[in-house]
Amino acid sequence: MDNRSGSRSERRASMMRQQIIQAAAPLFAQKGFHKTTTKDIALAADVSEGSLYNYFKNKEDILLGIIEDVAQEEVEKMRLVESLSEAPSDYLFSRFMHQQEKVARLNPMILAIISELVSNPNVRRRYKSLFLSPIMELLADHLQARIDLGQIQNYPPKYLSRILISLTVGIYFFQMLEDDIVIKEWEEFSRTTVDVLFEGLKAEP
Amino acid sequence: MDNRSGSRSERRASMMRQQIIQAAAPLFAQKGFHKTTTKDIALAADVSEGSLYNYFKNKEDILLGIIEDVAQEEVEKMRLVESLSEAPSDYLFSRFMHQQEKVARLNPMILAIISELVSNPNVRRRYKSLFLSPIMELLADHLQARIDLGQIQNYPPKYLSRILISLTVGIYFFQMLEDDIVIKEWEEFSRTTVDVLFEGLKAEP
Amino acid sequence: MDNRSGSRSERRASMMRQQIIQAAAPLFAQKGFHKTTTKDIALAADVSEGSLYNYFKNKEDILLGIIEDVAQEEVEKMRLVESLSEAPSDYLFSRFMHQQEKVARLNPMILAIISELVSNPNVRRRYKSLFLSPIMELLADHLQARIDLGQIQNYPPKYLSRILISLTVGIYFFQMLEDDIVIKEWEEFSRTTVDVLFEGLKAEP
Amino acid sequence: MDNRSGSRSERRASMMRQQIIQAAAPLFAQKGFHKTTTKDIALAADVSEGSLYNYFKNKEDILLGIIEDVAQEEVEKMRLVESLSEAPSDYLFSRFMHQQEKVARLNPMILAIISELVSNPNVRRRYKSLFLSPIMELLADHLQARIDLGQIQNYPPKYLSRILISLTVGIYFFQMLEDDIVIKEWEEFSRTTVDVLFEGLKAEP
DNA sequence: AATGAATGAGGTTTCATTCAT
DNA sequence: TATGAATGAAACCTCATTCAT
Repeated sequence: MDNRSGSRSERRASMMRQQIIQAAAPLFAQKGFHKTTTKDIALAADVSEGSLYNYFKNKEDILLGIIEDVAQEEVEKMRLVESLSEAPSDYLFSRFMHQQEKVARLNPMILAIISELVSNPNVRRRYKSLFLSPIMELLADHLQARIDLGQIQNYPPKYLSRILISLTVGIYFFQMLEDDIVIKEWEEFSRTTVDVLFEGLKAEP
Repeated sequence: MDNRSGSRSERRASMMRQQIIQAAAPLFAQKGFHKTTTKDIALAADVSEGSLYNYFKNKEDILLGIIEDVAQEEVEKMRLVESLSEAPSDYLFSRFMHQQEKVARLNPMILAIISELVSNPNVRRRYKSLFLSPIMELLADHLQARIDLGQIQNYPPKYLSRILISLTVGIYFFQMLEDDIVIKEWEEFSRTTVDVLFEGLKAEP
Repeated sequence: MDNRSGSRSERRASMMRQQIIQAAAPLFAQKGFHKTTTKDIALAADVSEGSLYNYFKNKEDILLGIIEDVAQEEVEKMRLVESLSEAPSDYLFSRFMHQQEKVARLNPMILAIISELVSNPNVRRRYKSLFLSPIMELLADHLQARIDLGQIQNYPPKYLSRILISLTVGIYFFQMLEDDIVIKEWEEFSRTTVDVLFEGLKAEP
Repeated sequence: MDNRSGSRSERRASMMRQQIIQAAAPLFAQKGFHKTTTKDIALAADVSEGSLYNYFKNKEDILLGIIEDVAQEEVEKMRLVESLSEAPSDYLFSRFMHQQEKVARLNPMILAIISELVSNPNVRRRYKSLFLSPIMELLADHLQARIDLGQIQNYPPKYLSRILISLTVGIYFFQMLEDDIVIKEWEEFSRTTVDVLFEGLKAEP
């Protein structure tokens, strides 16, 4: 991960891990974890199949490595969004939505991870601890701050954050299914979502 | 599917398909499609491995068969919810949420399907045409009716239905991850979600 | 085989055997014995797979049945050729060649049989006793008669018959390989063969 | 094939292919292609079943590899026979016959190939292009030379070569059928064949 | 006598992982 | 440390044959 610290050999090893991860991620994203062979990965990473096992315990371990990477990256991005803390809340939600849409579009790896969550407890554990929990915590903190500022109503942040994550997962879901509405009419869909979130569905009296 | 019509042998065949599907579904749900072997399925269905292939073209075809079944079942349930058309809208959304939660709890098969969506175009096609599209259509029709009655605001139903589906997928997602909040505090989470949907997040002026 | 004798049920059985054989032969000819499934045969014969086993011990037995049939038929034809015993010898050889070419063209079953000879001793035995030996005997007798008449030279008929059979097998061989020369220039090829047989290759002094 | 050139690993790979081919050929020859299992081959070649697939795409590819090998070998031998170009023609035909008889006796693989020709177009193509066509070309060239020298009559070589090939195929055929005459009285049979070829059957006037 | 569903042995092939070089 | 050939377990699937109806 961090390839600036440690001895030279440690740095080298870290770079190799990166090289493998960078090669494996798009493969997993395209073909799924199970349909990607170690040979595919070795070829794409330009190393031998045997070498994979010098840097990762096994194929699953590569996926876990990817999760770590993606998690770090995404949590970082989330932190940046959060830093816009003076902006009005609706602008912020809009930012959040667009951020997630971009992720779904550019980082299909996340889908491959989600797809493995179902049947793989290790992946589940790792995903929760490195990815979901940190992000939900950031979200909840942020929402609490907004509540404290009186910008949004006083709902328990732990529920609100889960609602937001659900909307995010929904974006991934529709992207994966190549849903024309969510993809081609993204701007309107996104705006509607933010509006509903802020104004509610209830008809004005 | 329909095992009351057709000749005796057709009925028998239909029952065998059911028997196999009933056996395969929980396996796929627990272990995922790829980690479930045809041997597992045959054992669970109490037939020989060879017999599987008298009723299904191949392993994937069993999954497609399951999708058909689950889809029919769920679309049916959705129709029932919809029939409560005189109830106030918020009650209805509440019903919808609870319905979905029950599904997520009792029908983990859906997750296994979703997990295969990522890497399997056939599954994707079948899921969209038999499951997602019909349900979204029902939802959209229903929402339009509510809009016409002046019960909810005039947002495009095609976007609203996708927001609701996202919330549903979110439920599956958190169920799968064994998220303590969504599972153990389901009542409160559900109520909050419906409230947010109806009233919006925006602080009262 | 003989469906005019025996009790009614025996006649029926004999007809069923014929029906199956008639259906199986072209399949074996096209796809080969191993790539033809009993299901294929049952379908083509318009009987159930199970019924095949009421008339034949197993799949191999169907092939053996076909051999019997084809053998009978071909030996019969050979007898007819032989009956033209007053004709000049070269005309007769020409007839023989054309007869064999027609067989090769219309009865590709023989190739399927030959192809199984290699690996199947039962087929080999049956083919020899019902097909090859009778035909070689007829040939040899005939050749002996010609020799006695002073029409052809006094070579041992047992060798001559084998030379003729070799030429026949060659025809099958080139037909199977879709050899343009033997197929499209059949007339010339055939004439040349007969000429060589009669006149010899040796340059005139 | 050529295991003296290329890098060390290429040489190694080439030797392994040879090892597998050497093991598979007699099996195919004895039991036929279809009744020989990959397990049989692996056992005989003293490698694991999996390893077969490091050197051959699939089982058929092993057969194709064998064809290549046998073809090369036989074409080479044919070239040697041809080089005896000063010998009298009848001696040469005699050599040709004996050469083919030896092949039939020692290289039963050819029969297994022929047996697959019937039902397998790939085998057919490969056999024609690598085996039959080159040999027939050599034969035809040689015969033309003899004609030019005035040693044999002026028949079209393309027909003569096919007659000779037919006689060859006949030898394989009778060897396979364990024909007592051709096998035990080979010398006489062979001499008779050459005599008939040269002198013709026609009774001297 | 006819059926065709059920069987299960066995076939080919794939692939994650190991290990000698 | 890097390699990639070798492995072998195990997966999916086919199909000749049987047998209850």
